[in-house]
Amino acid sequence: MTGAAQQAATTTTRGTLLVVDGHSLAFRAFFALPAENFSTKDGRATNAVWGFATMLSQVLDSEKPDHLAVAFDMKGGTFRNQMLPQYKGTREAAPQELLDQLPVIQKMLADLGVTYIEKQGFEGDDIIATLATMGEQAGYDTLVLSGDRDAFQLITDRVTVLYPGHHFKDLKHMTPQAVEEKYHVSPSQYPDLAALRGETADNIPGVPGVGDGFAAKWINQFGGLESIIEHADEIKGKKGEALRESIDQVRLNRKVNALLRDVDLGVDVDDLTFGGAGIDVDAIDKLFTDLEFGVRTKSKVLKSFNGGARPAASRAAGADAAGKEDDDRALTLPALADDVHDAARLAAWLDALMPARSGKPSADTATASDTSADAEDTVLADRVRAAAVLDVTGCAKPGRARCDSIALSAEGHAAMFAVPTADDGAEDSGVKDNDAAHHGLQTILDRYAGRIIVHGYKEQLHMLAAAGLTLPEPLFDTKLAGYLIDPDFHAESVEQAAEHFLDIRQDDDEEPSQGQLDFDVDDDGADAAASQDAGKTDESRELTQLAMIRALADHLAPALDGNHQSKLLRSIELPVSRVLGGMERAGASVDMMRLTAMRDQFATDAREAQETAWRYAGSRINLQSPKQLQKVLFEDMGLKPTKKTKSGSYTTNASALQDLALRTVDDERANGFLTALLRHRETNKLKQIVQTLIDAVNPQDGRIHTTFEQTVAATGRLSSVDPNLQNIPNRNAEGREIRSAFVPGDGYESLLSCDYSQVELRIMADLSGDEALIEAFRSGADFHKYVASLVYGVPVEEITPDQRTHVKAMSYGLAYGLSTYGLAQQLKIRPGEAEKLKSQYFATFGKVHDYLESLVADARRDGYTETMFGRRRYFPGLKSTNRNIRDAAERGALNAPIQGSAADIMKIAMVRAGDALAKAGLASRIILQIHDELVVEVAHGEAEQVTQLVRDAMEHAVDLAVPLDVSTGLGSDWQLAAH
DNA sequence: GAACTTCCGTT
DNA sequence: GACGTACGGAAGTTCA
Repeated sequence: MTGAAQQAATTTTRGTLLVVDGHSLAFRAFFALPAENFSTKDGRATNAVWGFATMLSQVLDSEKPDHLAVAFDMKGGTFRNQMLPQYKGTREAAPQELLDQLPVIQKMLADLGVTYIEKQGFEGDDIIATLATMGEQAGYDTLVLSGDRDAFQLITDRVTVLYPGHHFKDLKHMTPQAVEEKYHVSPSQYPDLAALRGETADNIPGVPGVGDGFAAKWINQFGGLESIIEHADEIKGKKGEALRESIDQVRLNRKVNALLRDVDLGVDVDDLTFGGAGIDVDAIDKLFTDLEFGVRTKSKVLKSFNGGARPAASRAAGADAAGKEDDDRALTLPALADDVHDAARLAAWLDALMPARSGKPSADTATASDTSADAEDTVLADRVRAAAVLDVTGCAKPGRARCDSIALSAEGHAAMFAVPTADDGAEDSGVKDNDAAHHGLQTILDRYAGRIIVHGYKEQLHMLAAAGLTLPEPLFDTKLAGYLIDPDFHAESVEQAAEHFLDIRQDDDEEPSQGQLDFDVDDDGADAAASQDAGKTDESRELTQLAMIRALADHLAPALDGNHQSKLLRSIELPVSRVLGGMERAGASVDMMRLTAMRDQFATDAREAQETAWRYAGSRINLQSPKQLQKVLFEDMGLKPTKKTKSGSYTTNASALQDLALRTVDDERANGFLTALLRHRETNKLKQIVQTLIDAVNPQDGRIHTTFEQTVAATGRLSSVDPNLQNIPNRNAEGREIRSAFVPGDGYESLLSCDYSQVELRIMADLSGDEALIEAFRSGADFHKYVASLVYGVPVEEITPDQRTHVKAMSYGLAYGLSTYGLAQQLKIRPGEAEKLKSQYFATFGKVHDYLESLVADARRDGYTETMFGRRRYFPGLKSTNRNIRDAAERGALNAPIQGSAADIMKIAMVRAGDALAKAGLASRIILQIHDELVVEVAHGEAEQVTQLVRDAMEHAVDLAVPLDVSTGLGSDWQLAAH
């Protein structure tokens, strides 16, 4: 939540000015961080400096100001002390340890190119007030970072105070509304309120017994401090008496807390830039080294202060077309109708709002079967506008799904009802009513499916299924659509999606999910505003949810149309959601006995390896602690200056350990330790994998129900979580054994595994149009041997195993942007040889080379890559001046369209296979997808037919210049089904 | 306790 | 000076 963004909506601005109360921040840092943990070896405390730097970094990151100034108090009194001798008595008593750090903070700011200001005779607060006033007048949105509430008097529509809460992180954006809400007075009246109440932090007494509440009441009653004093006699009771006795004090308070706004600072707001070229990197380097700050601190701080270069986030690509004013509209909540709490009325209600369309009657369950693709392409936005929003709440976890409530909105009206907790026991008295309601709801879902918008079809499907309902394919899914528009953005909630795509933000107080209410650290007591969220009803939350989905749909549908991605949504993503839902609900059956036996075996192996390692090491170190390993290996054993490193320390990863082992063949102890360590790593990992599987088994049905994430992988692939069933070991025999625990469940006889051979290479052959590569695939020969014979110019029969391996690695490396260095490393050959292999390869397949280059070139031109089916991925990194970032982006741009096209094809195949199995009335079902492999649980007697259908579905998912080759295997467990 | 790091499993 | 994509997840360590 950036206050800047909030304000940018209404008025034009010259930018954002951040004014920081230096003392306030330093104080906070000092007292928040224990000095013991933050001091140099020679005993200087650095906690305030460190905290100041990181806290300010955080604010820069979240608020992204483009101008910055820090104000400090100066030693020696101000006019305030003369008026009020005890003024800020508590602050003057700042510990020396903190005072010593202030000059260091100032030096740091100077090195970071930040203007800091202090002026004899004035407080930081006056400087801040002056700067804020100047900023506002110069047309800046101004943010004041201060823990001093006196700053609240500065707040206007264009001046926001960032006020730290309990944790510094949750800064409150104090706007006029926020002040009003919390104190019930306007910002300009706040000093009156503070004068009455006093300020214990500053050692300023107020009217005894009077807090914010009474102060506000009086101010609102009489208009302001002066008229309160005028009418002091009218105030009855103890408080009135106290007031009358404190009038002098209060007057004085008011004089003292008024901030000066016209101090002559001798600066121009426009000059208050920071960071960038103004950073003296060497000086910072020196300073941070002296303070013994880590590299992480340094890079974080430098990055934040480097500001400026912030790529305008790849906001919805269709935004240009949509027009800006549309984006900043406020959320309009639908009105909740309260007389549609049964299915019949709901049907009538919907019918009134959304009359059945002429021409196309109810049978409009429009899915992929809609062949008028082009027509649909341009028209989706219109259809979305006329559709209803459905939102089901509950739990969507497959295997544990639950349905709590169902809400619908259409044409600005909403209806919502709670689903009675399903008595999963047998019958009960209400069955008949439930049946009727159930039937009515299903009828509505069936009838309106093609005109319904949801956020997360698959999740909605699971929840409705728990209530015995089936949701046919909806018209639109804002979660999937958002993913297609910006696949690199991960929204975890509708709120986040709305914030990202629409610049719509809910009230600041209603932070999405994170239930933690943040209480301010007010010295003086309880405020009434504590239970804001508690007051929110489920209904109002749900109305907001519906409105956000509505707004998202209205924004995303035209954006998809504009990108020509509507078909991708309607004929790939939405249908595959349904298939995935089925897979998740089905789950994978496992042999528990087998799993536990394996777990125990791996545990024994790991323990043995651990004992051995401990014996060699001479101490019982934690073998899973990289830190302890580093110590043992590189210090105690004094051995081996390891070559690999990442972020400072020496790596202890497997390949490094293997290297070390090779180089220590003469050193019995080191070698023995390394070997045992590697063995422990291996077996312990396997144990852990098996244990995770055991823990994931649903006791209800003895099956593992993973969740396939459809909107996570930026390339278009699926991912699998909770547990991840896409990374079950397969590379070596020992690990692969785990697959034998995946078995057909009751009523099924075998597992079928079907996988695409070299899909990515085939896609490259098709997209590049390289005749040689196309021919290699069409020939049907051993592909890698064939290619090797072309590359090396020798007959196929003379190709050595080494040659085949090398060419194979080269082929696969292509799509990853593999460097010759990497290739050499992988094949353990000299870089020169790798270089030669690469040039020979490209000489043989020239068009492949051209194609790969064109991918990057196009991405650089367009800003994004596209798969065969129009799935996009944006690569802002291609324009980075940072080599590493740019190189990584180039590899991504190379890989994304290829990996993504493969993902598209597999998704199409899954829909085809799922439909084919259903259409044939078979009980067999797809249960897993591992990127290029499908696992099918085959029912009795269906093996042959299922194999046929799935193979066909996969082979003919798309028509390429080369055949799609699918290999299949059948077996009584997953391992045996491998081929 | 959250957030980050390191390591490692898959395609 | 780094050097193959895309992920999920466990365990240790550090932060606040």
